[in-house]
Amino acid sequence: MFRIEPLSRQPVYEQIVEQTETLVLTGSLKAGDQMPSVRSLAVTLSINPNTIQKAYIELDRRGIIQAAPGKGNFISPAAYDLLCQTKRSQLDAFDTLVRELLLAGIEKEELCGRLDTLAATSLKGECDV
Amino acid sequence: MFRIEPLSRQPVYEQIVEQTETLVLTGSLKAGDQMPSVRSLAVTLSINPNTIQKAYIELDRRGIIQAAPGKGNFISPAAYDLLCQTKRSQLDAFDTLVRELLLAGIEKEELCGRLDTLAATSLKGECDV
Amino acid sequence: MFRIEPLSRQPVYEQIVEQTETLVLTGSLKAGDQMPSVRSLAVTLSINPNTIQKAYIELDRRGIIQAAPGKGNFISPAAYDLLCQTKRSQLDAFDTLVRELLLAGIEKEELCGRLDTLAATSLKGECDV
Amino acid sequence: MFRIEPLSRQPVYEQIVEQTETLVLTGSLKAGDQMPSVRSLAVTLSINPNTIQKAYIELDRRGIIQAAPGKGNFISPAAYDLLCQTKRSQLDAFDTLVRELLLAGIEKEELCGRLDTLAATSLKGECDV
DNA sequence: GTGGTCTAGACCACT
DNA sequence: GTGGTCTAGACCACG
Repeated sequence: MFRIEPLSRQPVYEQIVEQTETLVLTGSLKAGDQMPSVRSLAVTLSINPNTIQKAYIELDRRGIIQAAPGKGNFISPAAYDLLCQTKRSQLDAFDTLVRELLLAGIEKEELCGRLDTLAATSLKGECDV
Repeated sequence: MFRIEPLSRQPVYEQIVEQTETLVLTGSLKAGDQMPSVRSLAVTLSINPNTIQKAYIELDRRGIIQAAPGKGNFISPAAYDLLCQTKRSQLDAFDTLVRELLLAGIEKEELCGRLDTLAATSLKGECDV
Repeated sequence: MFRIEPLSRQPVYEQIVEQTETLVLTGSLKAGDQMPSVRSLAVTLSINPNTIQKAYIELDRRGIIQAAPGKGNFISPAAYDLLCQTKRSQLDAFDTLVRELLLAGIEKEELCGRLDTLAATSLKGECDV
Repeated sequence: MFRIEPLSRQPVYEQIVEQTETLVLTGSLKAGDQMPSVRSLAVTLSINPNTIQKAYIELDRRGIIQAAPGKGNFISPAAYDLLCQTKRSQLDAFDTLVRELLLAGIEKEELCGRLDTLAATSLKGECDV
């Protein structure tokens, strides 16, 4: 379910947060789904429970999951919509990145080409429906 | 010349490095130009000289500037080309970002539109040549 | 009769205790009234019977209800008076809250206004008597 | 500066958060002021540094302080305004509490009286100016 | 067994 | 010396 790289510069707890968000965006995790318990996930990933806990607290803070003490952590009903909104605000990041790439002499056409490829790949499943 | 945010999460020395690189890419700094001295820049920005020094060392390590002991630090002849190559490796970041945005339900068309706008804006000067 | 939010930070059994007390204060539950049986309430609210039991034990401890083994749980004769006394001790909470609100720049007049409105609303039924 | 009660039901880190906010509201801490370092405060209060850290993270999340790694934690420029806004949303809590107190038979007049007293006390300094 | 909190002690990047 | 992160292990309230 998760793939952690302990040696990465990115904190482990952040990796868990991001991957959880991606799982929600891809539909692998849906509203109401129960997350693995803090302890079980700690064992599975060979990570300290506190690190998992920190990731879950952050996810809760963002409204992605809801903690029910004594029961577990569950994907929030609004999780998917929240992420869509949040990601929308990342269009700024897109602009900044593109501007830099263009300044570095990368052709607009190349970026468009990549965009087409990615769109085709990402939406394959969606189109079949 | 530089705009430093001391409270930012990004280390001050990294801000200097990045902004210098951007200045090179935009053409504000050209091969042979002299960088401000460590001490003068430290005074100007109200920053510890060690921090400036660390930034210059990093820029030197990357081949963006060259230190001429006793004279100063100068933009390397190959600076612009080096940066173009480096930025090329950021195409991975572009792919990742685009993939996330598409997952978040943002239309391919919108991204293409933005790309066009940015390209038109960024290349205005270039077209005159 | 009860509205339980399982995902709330407040323990379920505490929610039952508080809502029972409120029902007594509003007059919905009067001395001698029989409470729902542990098992029936557990089914109705889709909650573990142990949780209901814990709530009833707490209510009994506070003197709000009295258990009649084999018969059921009944609102104690002194329930209403007890609650009035208890709530009196919440005047401290009132003081603390008001102090904070004033510090936050909220006008005394606004608080007085709200107080008047609430008094008018809450006591409507009482005046008819 | 802080008064911690380790045996309280309220987590230690929350006590620190709340007391910091109060200090901002009362004007004891102003924008730009430096908070005690994580370690020094830990020693002063005989508390584990991680607990202080957790409190500071929460304060940072709320926008009350800003962390500058390697430098310290500083009161955010917007801290005071943020708290005023936040506290404003606590008017709901005021309404709820007052409603309960009225239900418990406490006279409106008594609450008004207390309100007057508190207002006189809190604003003493302000009036002198 | 679950999450929430705390302690003790460690390493790292940064100033 | 500062904050940021992580580990190891403990206790509590809750269901």
